[in-house]
Amino acid sequence: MSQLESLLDDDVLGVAANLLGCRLETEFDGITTAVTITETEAYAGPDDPASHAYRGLTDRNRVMFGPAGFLYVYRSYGIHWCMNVVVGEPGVPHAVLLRGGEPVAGRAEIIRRRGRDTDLTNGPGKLSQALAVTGDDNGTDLRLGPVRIVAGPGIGDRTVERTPRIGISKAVERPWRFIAAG
DNA sequence: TACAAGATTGTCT
DNA sequence: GACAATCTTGTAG
Repeated sequence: MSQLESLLDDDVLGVAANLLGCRLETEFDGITTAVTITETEAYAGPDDPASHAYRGLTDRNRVMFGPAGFLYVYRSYGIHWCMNVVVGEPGVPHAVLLRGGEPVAGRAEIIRRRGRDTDLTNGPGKLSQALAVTGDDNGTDLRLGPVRIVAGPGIGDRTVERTPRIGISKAVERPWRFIAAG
């Protein structure tokens, strides 16, 4: 089993916690950018009214119904792109939303893409823009790239906080948001 | 066929 | 702190 498959071999809440501290990297036009994941949210498909997959399969969320280890990208408010890691067996549309990270490679390129040098990757839409991820990358195999997730370097001694989820209107009471403190 | 709502962000006051 | 930008889905007629 690969490193990534080991990380994904858990329930959706466990995977959301496992992904903290992992390296998320993209390579486009020979330029590599990468962040350490520090913030995730779990979405449990059919059991979760806040999930896009709650009402069943559509053209948009098709990837979530596939096998784990693929990238699900969706458009938010018609403007931004948000990245999810597909979790669970084929037909079980669980996913982990990647909300934030810390730049660890290609910082200059990230600043160029974002057009600013503050608040680079502290939100799902910002994270996608910083790594140049768009709907074209929907369905990417995260083991092969150009969007990849690899284990480590981890979050060191930082503690993991669980808080209610943000920016949604349903099932907001579920503490399924995971943050590496600091 | 039409319309309201949404897992957001940037800008202006 | 409030609001605009912009598009896909779901639901109603």
